Amino acid sequence: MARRPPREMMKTEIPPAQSAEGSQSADGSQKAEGSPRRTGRPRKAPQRSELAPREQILEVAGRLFAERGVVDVSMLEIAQAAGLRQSSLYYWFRRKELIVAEILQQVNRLPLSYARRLEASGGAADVQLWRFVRFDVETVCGFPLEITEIHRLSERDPEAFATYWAERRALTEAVAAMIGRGVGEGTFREVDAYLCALTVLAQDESVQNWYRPGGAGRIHPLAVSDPVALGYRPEQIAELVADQTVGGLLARPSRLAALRQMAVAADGEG
Amino acid sequence: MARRPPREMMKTEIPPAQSAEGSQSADGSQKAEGSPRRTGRPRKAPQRSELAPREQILEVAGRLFAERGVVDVSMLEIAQAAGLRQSSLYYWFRRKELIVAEILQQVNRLPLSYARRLEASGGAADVQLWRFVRFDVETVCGFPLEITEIHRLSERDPEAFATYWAERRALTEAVAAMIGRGVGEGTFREVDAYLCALTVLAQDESVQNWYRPGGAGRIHPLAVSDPVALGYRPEQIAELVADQTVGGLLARPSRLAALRQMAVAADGEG
DNA sequence: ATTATCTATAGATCTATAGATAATGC
DNA sequence: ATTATCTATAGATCTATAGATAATGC
Repeated sequence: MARRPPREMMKTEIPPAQSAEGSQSADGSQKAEGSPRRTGRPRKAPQRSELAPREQILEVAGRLFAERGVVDVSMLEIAQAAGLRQSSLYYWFRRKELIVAEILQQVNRLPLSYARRLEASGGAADVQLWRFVRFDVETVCGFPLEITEIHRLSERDPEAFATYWAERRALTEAVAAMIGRGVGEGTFREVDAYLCALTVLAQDESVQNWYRPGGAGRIHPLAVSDPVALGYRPEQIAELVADQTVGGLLARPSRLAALRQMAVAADGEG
Repeated sequence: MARRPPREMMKTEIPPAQSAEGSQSADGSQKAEGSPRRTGRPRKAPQRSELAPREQILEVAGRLFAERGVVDVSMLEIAQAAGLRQSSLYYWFRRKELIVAEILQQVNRLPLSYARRLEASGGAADVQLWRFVRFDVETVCGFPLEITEIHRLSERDPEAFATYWAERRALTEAVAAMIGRGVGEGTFREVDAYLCALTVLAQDESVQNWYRPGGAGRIHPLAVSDPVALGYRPEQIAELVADQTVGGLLARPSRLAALRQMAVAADGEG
């Protein structure tokens, strides 16, 4: 399935804003605006959703991607699920990658802003890392896209995913800083902070390979057939991974229990 | 890209043996047999490889898959790279999944047989796990297919990958047994052995997400742009992950240094 | 006039088969 | 006769554009 260059270089028509930012209200809320007056030719299929078309497309695309993976979902299917004809979808998104890239925004931004908040709030590096890993695993578990598939996709369309990689690098550096601080404080073993940050983030994502909360959609055959994995809630998995990750870094592992308590206690405040 | 059922149910023609086992000599070597007498209509493209057609296809397919991912490589490209016309490829493999499944055999078998050898040779569970993780990471790093892509692929064609999943389950259970033993011996924390085995294997595989030895082909943008990650050799990465994994499980982390020494010493014997 | 849809369609692939053919093996 | 190729081709998609059209907004 090699890419094929577009037949014509560019449409003259002006596309709608390709970013969701513009359509969100100032407080970042999801645009409640009752029944939005709709201009334009009416759809053939009855409008079921209250969402604006753009948001609706992102929502159904996310659901389809979660169920079957990005490469397996065609623009036709997304259009149909959104109640549009195939070509109408191109009015909103010229390529599938642009849909993916937009959904993808959250997956780095949430953990990154959490990491920044942790940094600002102070406290021991090991406690911070434990909290971060737990948060990151929960975020990834609840995310509709499989991160490793994105990584593969993004190689074919670096431009569409440039923002993703920039944010991803910022996240890696934030985690590396946290680990470096722990090494400085003497709670962590002497490790290469940046390299270690790569492994930490990769491990958080790798949870997607064997655990999907809810049980709907695509599930790893091992997890499916095994009640053990399915019996856990995302929070438990997240804490397990946090224990494992931070535990592997501690200079004195006996600290794990105390550190865990401090992390849980800190939840109440921040 | 939804699957499409074959137009006709079955060809009457008898396909060649669909397993590579038969074509290997008893000692498992790669079939040296000088210049194999070839029957059949000659190829248009000159024969470059000395390998039997089947092995040649597997070899070039592996290389292409490693460079661009399985979904992005078409049967046409594999055929061309092997010096065949597209349709001739179907004489050897009726579907791409069957090529993938065959390449895939090694990835579980090597670590599984290593785990069995460790088990037979005896020794402390924590030392065994450290050696296992190192071996597994090295295997995965050198492997042409990205495991997570396989997991996604296998959901669409469970039949073709049934063997893979059976072996994968056996591997998980072997690792779980090792971890369970460590818990019993008191060297590991009280963890759920099976769940922990899932995370251990997932983490080994997740190394593929940020590290590819050799630098050729597809590389994670973070690793590419960062000399830190590229400066390491696979063995170093493997030991780093082993430290991290086993370190996270130890009841007394101070044991890590001693355990590491024992593991390295054991290499000389086994 | 603007906006958001629709219908129609040209390419571009890719898959998987049928059937012919050119070697070797016996 | 058997084997391993070849040529040719029918479907099956999927992408991305052009151009028409049916609403609202002013």
